[in-house]
Amino acid sequence: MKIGELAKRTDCTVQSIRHYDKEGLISASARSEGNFRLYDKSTVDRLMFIKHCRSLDLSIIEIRQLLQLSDSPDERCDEINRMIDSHVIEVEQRINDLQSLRKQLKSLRNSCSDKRTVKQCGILSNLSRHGNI
Amino acid sequence: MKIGELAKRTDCTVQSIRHYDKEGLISASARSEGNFRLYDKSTVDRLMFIKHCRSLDLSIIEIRQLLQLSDSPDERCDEINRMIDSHVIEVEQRINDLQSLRKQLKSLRNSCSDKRTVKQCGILSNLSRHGNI
DNA sequence: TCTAAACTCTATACTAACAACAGAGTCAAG
DNA sequence: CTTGACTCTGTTGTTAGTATAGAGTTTAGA
Ligand SMILES: [Zn+2]
Ligand SMILES: [Zn+2]
Ligand SMILES: [Zn+2]
Ligand SMILES: [Zn+2]
Repeated sequence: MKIGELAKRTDCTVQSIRHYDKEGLISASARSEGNFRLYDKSTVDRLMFIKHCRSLDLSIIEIRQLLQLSDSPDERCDEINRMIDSHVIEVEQRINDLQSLRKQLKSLRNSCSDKRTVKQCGILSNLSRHGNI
Repeated sequence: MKIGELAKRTDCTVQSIRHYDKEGLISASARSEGNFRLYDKSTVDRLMFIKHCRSLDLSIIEIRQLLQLSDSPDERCDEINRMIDSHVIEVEQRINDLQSLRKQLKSLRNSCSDKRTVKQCGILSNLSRHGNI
């Protein structure tokens, strides 16, 4: 299977597959005479796994770790569980930051109304609270 | 005032001031004989304005627009109000995305418990729902 | 006046995960 | 044997800086 068919089967772009290849998440089982990457069927699953991880915003580094960990099936899976835990914490931190941001922006927006001039704009005057721009 | 003092007064790094300079958000009123940037007091206010905008996660492009708009004090401020409105929508979209992400991650995490092996890991098996990695 | 420290300059590389090319080579069908 | 579809590597751009390198400038003390 060449890269284009792999892309079709997994609904990834050819570029991102090459990117994952370069990053070591997947690898071609061989190259054709003309140097085309050749993949076997198992790469479809591996790529779907990667896609699933990316949809959860796991970084390529984290995915690489997961793939490495899955190579030791008899080890404890603590590390995997801990990775997801800390990923959840990252996401929650981002949510908190954004919610506080949203609050500030809403209050900023409420400081202006329609039909004012730039000079009277409540938003601009709040943003430049001390001194003129 | 040289760049170092401006940095101290505004609590910005020298590098980011140079960056804003290059991006056209501020500009040195002159250069010294030895080619050092020289700023006047008004730049402190302008830089505080920029800092305030950045703390609200407004992009450099958006800040540039705001600064341009503030040069026409007698125009209507609709565009400013609209910019903040759409920025709020961006932020809300990001919050929604992250909350859905958080949900998925939590449920993924619940599919595994302590003291399992990698082979039994609920997280890994969910991530590779179809076929083995 | 000389020197050393502190400051500043430009230019480059790096961050994340790709996307979008350019320019060249490969392969399949007609 | 040519045309079009496909693929290759390598480079650049995205954001808002941070972190260097290597060179030049300024300032204070000896
Ligand atoms: Zn993470
Ligand atoms: Zn307004
Ligand atoms: Zn915005
Ligand atoms: Zn587990």
